[in-house]
Amino acid sequence: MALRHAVLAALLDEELSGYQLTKAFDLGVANFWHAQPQQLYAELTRLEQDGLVTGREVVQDNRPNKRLFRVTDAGLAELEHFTALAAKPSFIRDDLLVKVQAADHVDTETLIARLTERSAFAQAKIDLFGRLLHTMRGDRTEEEFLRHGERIGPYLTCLRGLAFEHGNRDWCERAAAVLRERQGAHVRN
Amino acid sequence: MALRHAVLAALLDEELSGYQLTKAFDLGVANFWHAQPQQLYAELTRLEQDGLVTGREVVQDNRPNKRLFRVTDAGLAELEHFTALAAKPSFIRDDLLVKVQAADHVDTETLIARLTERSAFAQAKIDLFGRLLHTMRGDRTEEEFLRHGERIGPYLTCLRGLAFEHGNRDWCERAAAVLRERQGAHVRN
DNA sequence: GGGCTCATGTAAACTGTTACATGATTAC
DNA sequence: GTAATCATGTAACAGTTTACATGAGCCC
Repeated sequence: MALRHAVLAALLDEELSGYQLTKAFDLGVANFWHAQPQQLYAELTRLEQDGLVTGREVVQDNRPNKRLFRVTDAGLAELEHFTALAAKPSFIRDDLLVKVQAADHVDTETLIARLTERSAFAQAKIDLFGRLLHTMRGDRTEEEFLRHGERIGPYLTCLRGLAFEHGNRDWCERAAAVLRERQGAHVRN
Repeated sequence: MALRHAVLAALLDEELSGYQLTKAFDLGVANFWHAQPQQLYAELTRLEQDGLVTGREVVQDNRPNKRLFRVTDAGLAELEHFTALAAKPSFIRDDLLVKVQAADHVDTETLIARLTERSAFAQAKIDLFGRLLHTMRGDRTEEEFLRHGERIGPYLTCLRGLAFEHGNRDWCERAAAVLRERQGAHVRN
């Protein structure tokens, strides 16, 4: 049931609408959890029923009205309780790894194409996370910000996301290089 | 539907029983996919019905009989087809990141405890993956093995697993150190 | 005798994804 | 006018986890 806690954690800093949440949990942006819009709208409804968040209607001209949600004291207590539980170990579950596991049994060109795509995607996220981190720390150095900044949670999770995408990119490049070299060697034989 | 392809990829190297597969897909060992035993037994049944694997009964003394499965030509074709599809981007979905996102709103001691646990878990996997890699390459160097080894898929995925756990450990240590220092600074004020 | 490993499953509950639906405004 | 963005949902389906069930042999 971490989705509900992820939503609570996302609402700690600011009031957000369901729609704004979907942006934060989007694949392209998410640095600590990913979820579909439909999950988020449903979860917000449940969270409000359970009294862990409260919503208030904001009437807008030119745009549809929206409901902004914030975490209640009960919600904060729930998060505190969740944090005390042992975290489940996380694991990689990745299409691309399945494909690479089958290397030597599937077409090498195709595999290299997949690795190249992923590498580019990872690079895009590296750039994005770099910008995000810069925005959060402003003109302070990272050390300085982490020592004295008032809100470091999102910064720390973003650092993890950055390292993860670095790992992705470097591994994709390495694997593609290995496959290319073997292919070359084979052709020359 | 990557689970079925993960199972096919796992069966490429050797005939395995459902039980042996559950060991390979176990959290403690898995380096390219994770799944519950119940998923694997169900998937094997479906794969056999679809003709992508074949099972043969092995009668054992002292132990219950088992069924060993291997990939058919149709299964190999299915894997080839799967590899040609664009891989879905993978994302982190991790309890611990949710907890860290909420840092500054939840108890720091508790959070440090979670980070320390995860770090130890990651270290255990680092050790395990190191041993696994050594077993696969034998007395060859990594470069040598990746250039000329006959089966490099599992080696490459294991390298990814290793890098992932390195990332986990280093980040946990970093985050815990940051939180400890801030806590110290706060206490001294 | 109690707990662990081998070996395989069924069933229910929960979580996540995909498709469909609506409707106004803004940018090209 | 066509597509994108804002804004929120329902419903069906697919995938994952947890609980329950069975039974023999092995080790202490």
